[in-house]
This record gives sequence, structure tokens and C-alpha cells, in this order.
Amino acid sequence: MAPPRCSVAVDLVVLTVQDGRARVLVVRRAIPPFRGELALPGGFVLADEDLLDAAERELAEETGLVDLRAHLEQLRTYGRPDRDPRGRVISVAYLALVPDAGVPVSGSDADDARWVDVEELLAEPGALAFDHATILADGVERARAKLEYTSLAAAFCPPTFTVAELRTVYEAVWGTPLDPRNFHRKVTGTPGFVEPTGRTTTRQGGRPAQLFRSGPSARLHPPMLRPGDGGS
Amino acid sequence: MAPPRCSVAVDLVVLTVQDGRARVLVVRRAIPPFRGELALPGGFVLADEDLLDAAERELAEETGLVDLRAHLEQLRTYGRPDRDPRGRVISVAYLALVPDAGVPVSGSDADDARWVDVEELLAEPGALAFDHATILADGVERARAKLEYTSLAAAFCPPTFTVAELRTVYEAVWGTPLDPRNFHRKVTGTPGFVEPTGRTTTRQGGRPAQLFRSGPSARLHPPMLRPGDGGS
DNA sequence: TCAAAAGTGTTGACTCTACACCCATGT
DNA sequence: ACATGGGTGTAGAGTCAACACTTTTGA
Repeated sequence: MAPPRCSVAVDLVVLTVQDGRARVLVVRRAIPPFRGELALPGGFVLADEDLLDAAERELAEETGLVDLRAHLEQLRTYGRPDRDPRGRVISVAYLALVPDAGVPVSGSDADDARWVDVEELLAEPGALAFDHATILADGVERARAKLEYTSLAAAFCPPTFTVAELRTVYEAVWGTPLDPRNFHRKVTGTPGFVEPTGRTTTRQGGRPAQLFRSGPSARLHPPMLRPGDGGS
Repeated sequence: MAPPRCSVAVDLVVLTVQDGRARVLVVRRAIPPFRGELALPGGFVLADEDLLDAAERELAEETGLVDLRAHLEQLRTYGRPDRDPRGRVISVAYLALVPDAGVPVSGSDADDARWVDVEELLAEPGALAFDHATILADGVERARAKLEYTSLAAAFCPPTFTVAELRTVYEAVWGTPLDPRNFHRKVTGTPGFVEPTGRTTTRQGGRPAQLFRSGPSARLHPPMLRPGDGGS
């Protein structure tokens, strides 16, 4: 017998950090179903398009990002038979981490895109169309976990950044304050995490901070441990 | 415009440990394409079937497993446009970890299923059809990583097991010898990892070993670290 | 001179590794 | 008795959390 056929979409969890808070890119849907409601950006995969290419295309369309400085990885696939009222649609979700400065507020395609506070969005049930609340929760959990054992936090930062800026990323994504002194030692003491540029920056008040760029290491050994993360 | 349509399959990376070696379940394909070659077990998702249900169905068909003691989780989705000569087929891969005793040697559906040494299979390029070598490599890496920070190793063991049996699981999956004394302390000292049953077992020669069952904890804190795992 | 932010030193608790050593059984 | 594998003690190195303290700027 011929195998059943269905449509395949990619949906994007695009995260950034603004003003010390984790934010996610959402669009207001211009067409049914769920017209007028908030949803994650995404769209159908073209006939001869690779999944990652489709995700990059959607990311570019929604954010205006062309020079891909963003981190983009596959998150998970969602395929409940009733997840889309139009019929059987399989969604391959991707997780993107982008720096704050790198994305125009609304360089969007057709729908208007905006940044929304992640914690507030997850606290409100039914705020997102389809099963996108589940996808968002999975994406946030993936990001939280990956900050622990990879140097991915730098993906949220501009090309050069201070240790304090990197710390605000951890604090925003984890939702926990970290000790600035120990964090500084940990980051600068882990080989390959960050590299000094020799330059310094100064905001109003306080001693100037050294500027770093992202180092060559992808994995952190030993990992950066979340406070109060006792097993389950 | 109407979205392009394609077929969706699930493929399974079913791992077990036999005689201190990691083994994977493969089938010899009875129909084209790749007829006569080795491949991971799998099949198309039915019209109204959830992805996890499809994976469980294929696992039952290929292994004869009915009382699902196995661990089963989504691994990753593979969607290169040219990955299947029949046309556009998206494959959602699942990772299953099963105990050695739990699976009949060949309780298979139509193709003959067999256990193959993972390391040997990965060393031989072109041994698996489609992109299944990539899927297998990703599955093995996922299993290796999850042994570090979860209590998943018990999924490879029968309902009750000794610390030494659990250690052989780690050694087989990681491909590294571990110190029996330190491993014992680590396992019994991590709360919720294993629970004593009070019973003992004895194989020929040597002091009888205590029998444990899997504990309530899913995540290990602190994690079990792979030896010689210095970052990258 | 003071406030603010960056960065360093130090200490006690904990963990890991390595290996010496004792325990309980089959033959 | 002795081989075989199960399990405990202990010492040194390393890591982490906590917090006192010094450095360098703007106002």
C-alpha cells in the first residue's frame, strides 16, 4: 500500500536577551487557522528544500537576519495527528539564539513580529496557537540545559562582550542570580570559553571592563552548574 | 499555494548490551530500495497515528516486545531531499534502550532482525542503507551523553541487577574501563539512582553481589563523568 | 570623596581518582 | 588454602560557594 502523505513545516523558537530578560520572537497570525492569535514564526518546507535550509529561510524572512551570526539547531519534531486543524502537519522545530542588537524590531515578512517576555508567555495558558506553548517550553529547557555544558551563551551576545554581559545572559535564561566574582573566575578560567581582545569598555560609573570574544571551545569542562539544581 | 506533501517514516536505533559490547538491532531489507542491505528497523507513520505510537508499534513488530520495559525517546529528524530514492521521505528517528534478556533473537515481522556490534558497524562505511549510519552515530552519541547525567543505564538491565552489571553497561556504551570500587561508591552513594532489594546473587566464584532495582531519580547530581572527556 | 562596577584572595566543604586493603563465596 | 570477584578506607588534587577586599572609573 502507498504510504500516507502529509505536510511538513518548520517552526522557530528564536530566543534573545533584552534588559536582563529572556525574550522570544512571536508573530500575530494574519490567516486562519488561529487568525489574530500569537504563534511561533514558521512555515512549510518547500518540495526540494532541506529542513535546516527551510529553518534558515524562515529565520531570515522573520528577523531580517542575513549575515547568520545566529546559532540554529534542530529542537524536536511534533506530530500529533490533531495538532493542526487543516489536516496532518508534522512540524520540525528549530531553536535559534540571536544577539539583542542583531535583530530589527520588525523586519518581518507579512505578519508583524515582536519580542515577548518568555516567562510571562509561558505563565499564560492558551497564549500561543497550535501546540506552540509546548514547543516554546521545550526550546527554553534546551537552551537552559545547553548553557550548562556548552559555550553557547556567547550566541546571545554581540561579537565582543564583557563578562558581566555574559553573566546577564545566564541570569536571564536561568532566571537565577549568579555571584559576579565566581562567575568571572569560572568564565576566564575555563580554557577556550572566551578570549581577551585587549580592549576595554566603560559604562557610566564603575571600573572599565575587559572586552572578550567567543573562544574556540564548544563544550565546557567542567560544566557551569545551575544553582539549586538538585536531581528529581 | 498548497504546501508540498511528503511521506513520514519512523526509524529506530534499538540498543542493548550483550557480553560487554554495545549492540544495535538491524534488519536485512526484503524489498527495494537497498534490497538485501542492512538498515535500521522502521516504517511509515499511519494516517492518524502519533509519532511515538508509530515508534512503539515498529519496536513491537521488530522485537516482539509487548510489555514495554524499554526506554523510548525521540532522537532527531532527518529530511535531506535526496535521502530516499523513492521520493521525499522525512524520517523521525527514535532511540530505544532495551535489556539483553528482554528481546527474542528474531521475533521479527517479515525481515530477519539481528543484533550487530555497534563499533564494528560504525567502522565500516556504507554498511547501512539510506543515511542510517548517521542516525546510528547520533543515537549512540545521545546514549553516551545520557548515561552521564541520567539514571538511564538501568534501562539496559533486567528488573534487578548488580552494580557490576550496571558497570558493564557504562563500559560497553562508553567503550572505557571504569574503576569498580569508585563506580560502586558513586552508584550507591547517589540518592535515588538504585535501591537495594535485600537479595543477593552469586555467579561462580567470588563474593555474592547485592541485587538492586532502578531508583526514582531520573537525573544524576552530580553527573557520572566519562574518563578523559576534556572539552573540544 | 563617594558610589558603582570590575576583578582578586582565601577558606571550608565537597567531589573525584587512585590504590591499599578487607569480605564472602566456589573449588 | 586459594582464586575470584564484591565492597570499604584513605590520602591528595581539584572544584565550588561564600564573602572580604582591592582596583579603576564617573560624578
